[in-house]
Amino acid sequence: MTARQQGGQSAGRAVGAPSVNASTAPAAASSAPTSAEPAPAPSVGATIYSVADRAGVSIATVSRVLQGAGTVSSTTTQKVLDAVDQLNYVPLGAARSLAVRHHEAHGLVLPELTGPYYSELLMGFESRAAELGQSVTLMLTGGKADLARAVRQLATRVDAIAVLGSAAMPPAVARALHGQKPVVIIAGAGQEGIESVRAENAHSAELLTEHVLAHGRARLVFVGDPDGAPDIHERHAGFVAAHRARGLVPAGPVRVPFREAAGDAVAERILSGEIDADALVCANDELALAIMSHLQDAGRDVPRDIAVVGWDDVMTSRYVRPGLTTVRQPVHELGVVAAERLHQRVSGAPPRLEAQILPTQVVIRGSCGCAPR
Amino acid sequence: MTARQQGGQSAGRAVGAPSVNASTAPAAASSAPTSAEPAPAPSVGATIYSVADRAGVSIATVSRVLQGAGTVSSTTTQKVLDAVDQLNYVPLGAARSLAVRHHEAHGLVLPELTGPYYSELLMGFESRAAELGQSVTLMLTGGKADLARAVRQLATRVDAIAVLGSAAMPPAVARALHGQKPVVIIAGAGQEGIESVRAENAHSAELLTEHVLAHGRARLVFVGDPDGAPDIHERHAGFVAAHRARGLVPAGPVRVPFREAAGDAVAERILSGEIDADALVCANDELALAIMSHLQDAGRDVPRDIAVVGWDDVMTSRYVRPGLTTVRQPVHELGVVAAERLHQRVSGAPPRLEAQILPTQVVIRGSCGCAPR
DNA sequence: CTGTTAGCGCATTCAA
DNA sequence: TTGAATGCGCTAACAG
Repeated sequence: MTARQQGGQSAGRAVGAPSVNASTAPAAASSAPTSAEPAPAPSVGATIYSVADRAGVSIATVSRVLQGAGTVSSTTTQKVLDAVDQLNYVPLGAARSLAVRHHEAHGLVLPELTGPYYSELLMGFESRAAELGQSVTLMLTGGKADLARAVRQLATRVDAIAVLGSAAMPPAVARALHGQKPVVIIAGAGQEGIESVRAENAHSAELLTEHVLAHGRARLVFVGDPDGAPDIHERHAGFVAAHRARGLVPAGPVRVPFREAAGDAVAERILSGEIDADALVCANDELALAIMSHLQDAGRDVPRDIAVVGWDDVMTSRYVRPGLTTVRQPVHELGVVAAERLHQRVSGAPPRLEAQILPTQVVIRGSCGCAPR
Repeated sequence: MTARQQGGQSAGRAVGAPSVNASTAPAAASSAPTSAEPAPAPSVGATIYSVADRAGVSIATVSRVLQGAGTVSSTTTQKVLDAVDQLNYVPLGAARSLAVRHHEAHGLVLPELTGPYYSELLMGFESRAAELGQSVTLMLTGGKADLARAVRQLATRVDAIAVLGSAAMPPAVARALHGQKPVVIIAGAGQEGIESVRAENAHSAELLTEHVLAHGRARLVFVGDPDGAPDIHERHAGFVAAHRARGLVPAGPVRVPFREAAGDAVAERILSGEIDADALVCANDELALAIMSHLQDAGRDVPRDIAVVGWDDVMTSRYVRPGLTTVRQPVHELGVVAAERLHQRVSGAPPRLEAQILPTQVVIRGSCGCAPR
């Protein structure tokens, strides 16, 4: 008796006769759908053997009709389909993966999911992955004690991994993964040969800054930590470039996290006079909105007293008064491209030498000093 | 030569000598780390055999140290760990899954990811799943042509599935899944014996509505389609109950989607006089915010001319003027509970008979007519 | 404390 | 057009 025959028996058991065990009924596997099988019982744990048994064919045939591979006569096909239906058979992905040597799944590592940025990205990623027949396994780094472990664990179950640049993933981990599985970094600095895709930052930031300067503002301040994320670093670089282009020397950045809470603190420092500015170029909208709101509550007029611009074009930016001038990123597209690249890499394509950079767009509203609408 | 021995050979190959093939060097597997192996090459495709080979132990031992099971001498452990490191070994999850007969993964089905609701939910789900050692495979129904297929595909790779009630998943699919894998429905009507977890709606909606009525408003209108989602249905029921409690008969609901765009349309119908109301009880914040913004643009004063309240307490609701009165849901917790239940079910716990209902909280701001702050 | 061995459920040659 | 046999990489008894 081979292992496979035993498998067949196990199938026979599932069909209807729980009492026959391997040693007493070696023949039960081959044919013998006993008369006790009328129940279309959703027999949990049905395997390809159960189905083959039920349909009176070999597992190879079952596999063929299920994969749509090879050619199977229509009568046989129907028998198999019926059996599948009756047993409510759900193939075991792990077994398939092991056999085909592919997980058919992409991993995505994000820091968290607050705000529209990550959601948008995830939606783009998921939609493209699904089109390519890949499922997506998500991992959030936020709050994970042992990140490295979590990532290794993820690597265990996917064919390739996309990591958001600011996901605070130890470069060491990224490198370890790299070489094992294809890795692409989203919106981050491409580390030694690791492929990356991102949105354009520096140039747009320069345009945005120049726009604010053109409004006659002279004391611009960049709010957000340039070293907090590669994206922000580039935006700050654009901010500096715009000043230089006019022969100006920009003030140093106000290094704060990109969160709402930090915005309140910054607003206080402005109100107290500690920070002197007639325009704020913020690292993202969340920060900009918090600051603007806080300043308005304190009686300041935006943009008359102080202009405020952000980055991301989140939904709220359209609703506040004045509307927030900001920069729209092709976030969804970023996710799509990442999924696409992972798939190509898994399919054997070599990593891209240079980063793929998607264009962004400055969105002018009222907070920069332009007339509303 | 058994299959396993061949496995060993393949391992030997991976170690360093790509030229030796199975037929010419059957001995290469056992010992012979040739002198050509100094490179700590991230040999892709290292298996447990490669590692065992390299460490000079059996695969069982490798498995033991990696799983932390059984007892292994510290010297042996170190040898294995070194080998793992040198070969940059990443276990194949599928193989483990097949052996342990568990995917160690939970599936989550959501309609999409716009707005903070789904993100919050997903974060809660992911964090709890991770704590329980389960990875999460996400599926978005939005834009999927063949939903049933996608869900079956998902079922193939996870141990259990959580589905958002409004995820427009054909009840038939949910039922098919059920019986095969544990299923829990989030924020939806529990179908025939399928477990569900959700937030309280009807009572909070009644309280909220009563609050608005207490402001002296008499012509309240419910905005949103009660049949669009189970949640909304309950909220509308609360809306009606509050009226009945005062002996009033509420106007019929304005049946529109819960999206921004619909809000603009509704606002127009109010401005044109088609809808007559002095207070709007909206199905969610997104809708409420869009309407409020549009009305304000048209010169209406909120709440003096018309009060507006929402549901969800999204970030924007804090920022608009006046602040939006709304209801906060324990969305994160909803995700946590769902992940928790899935795990328990996979571990053998029976489905819960009645739905788990988490409490919500009315958040009063200015849009209902209360004084700001 | 360590090695041997037998499957886990599926895809896939290779024959028939 | 079909079936028999083999192995994917790993875990888990079972021996030693």
